[in-house]
Amino acid sequence: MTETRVERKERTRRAILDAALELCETQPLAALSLRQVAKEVGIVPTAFYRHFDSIDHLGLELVDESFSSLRALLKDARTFDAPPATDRALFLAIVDNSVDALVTHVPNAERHYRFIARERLAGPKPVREAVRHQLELIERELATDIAQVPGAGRWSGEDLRILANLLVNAMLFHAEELALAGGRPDVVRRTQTTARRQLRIVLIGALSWDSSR
Amino acid sequence: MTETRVERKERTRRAILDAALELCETQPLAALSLRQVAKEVGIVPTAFYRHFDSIDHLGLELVDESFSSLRALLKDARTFDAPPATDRALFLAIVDNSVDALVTHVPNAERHYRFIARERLAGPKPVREAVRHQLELIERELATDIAQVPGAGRWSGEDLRILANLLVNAMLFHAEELALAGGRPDVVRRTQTTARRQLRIVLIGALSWDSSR
DNA sequence: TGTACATCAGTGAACGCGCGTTCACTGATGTAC
DNA sequence: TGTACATCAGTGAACGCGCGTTCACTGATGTAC
Repeated sequence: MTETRVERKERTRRAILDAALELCETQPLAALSLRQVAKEVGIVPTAFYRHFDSIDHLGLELVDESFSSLRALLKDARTFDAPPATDRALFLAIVDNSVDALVTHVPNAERHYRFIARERLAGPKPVREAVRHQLELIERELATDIAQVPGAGRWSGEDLRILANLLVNAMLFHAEELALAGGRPDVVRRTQTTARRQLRIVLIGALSWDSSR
Repeated sequence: MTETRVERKERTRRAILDAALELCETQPLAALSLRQVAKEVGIVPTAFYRHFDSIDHLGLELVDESFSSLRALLKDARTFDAPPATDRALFLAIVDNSVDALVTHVPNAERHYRFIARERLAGPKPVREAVRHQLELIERELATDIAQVPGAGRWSGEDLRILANLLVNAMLFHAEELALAGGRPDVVRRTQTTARRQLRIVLIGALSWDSSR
């Protein structure tokens, strides 16, 4: 016995998730059929039910999976080797760190980022809602993170939320752009430049911003 | 004769476009069937072919239609009654004008904005490409527009493109947010606030930015 | 104005196909003794 | 270690249904004379 029954089941489950992710590259989840997925995996359609109740449930699993990729990216973006001393240097380091994390992580899970970007608006209702919920959590986390940064005291709670929203949107947009590029080096470089400059512009703007007007 | 044959045909065509737009509120275009649309309109499925070759062609028509809404919004956003004299006042006026245009236009064509946001990533390939193409055109237009503003000389062509990209993305995101809100006054007010502050932050950041570093 | 003919938006039957889901099944893996 | 039984991932037939597309059609509107 080289593989237990549990291991074999897990392997099929994995294959179903991968097949769905792959098929979603050319069509939204809502247009995906259980039979297409089963065919791609190489199992009979009815075997699908041994693993998921429906395509929607499979979709929710893919949301979790995709967000664990995104969270790994964001965790990396806020981890510093040696935090710079001055405020300005710190902000530039935050930008560089974020963009580096973007460029390193996205190619390892391109399909996850494309999945999030696509299903956020096009997914079946439960999937759409799961994605929006996860994005809200991430924005809130980022807002509390920014609040720790020196000089952040000038921003009100609402402004922190607004800034976090702008940053998460921009990051997600660039992740999607990178994922769409599929590793083409010119696009990667251009996206890197665009992302870095946009983040700098936003942070410079935020630095000169004062919530008390 | 109260209605000519041409008029009646045009009315059916309109009804098909409206039905498709309506059905797309709950599912992406790629999951839409010709029979669903025909049923909604109240014609027999085969009559659909008198107006469009396929759902994809219908989709391309909806792209055109949706972008004429977006262009009307943007045209309004850059039209001033009395352009302010000082640079700073001009920038604030640009922000207010843009956000006002957003809040006035979006409710009149909510489904168009939702359509663009959704099909940009989830649409059938030709539809997706048409949306991306239109967005690129709009970014380029905005970039040349910004170049006219006093003090814009400091920005390189690439930086103008990058700034325009950031602004168009943010506008589209907020339009989508407004459209999703479906007119709920608290969400409209919150989106208005968020949009205004984000635009200000970006423009303040851009003002302190210098392409020559 | 009246007639004879042309146009063409919409009809309705028919087709083969892929869909989700049901059900009773098989046979390899796992467990109890 | 060997045997008897339980589990359960995957099978395969069958179902009714909605799909896109074909085709020959109808009958009101439009046009030529």
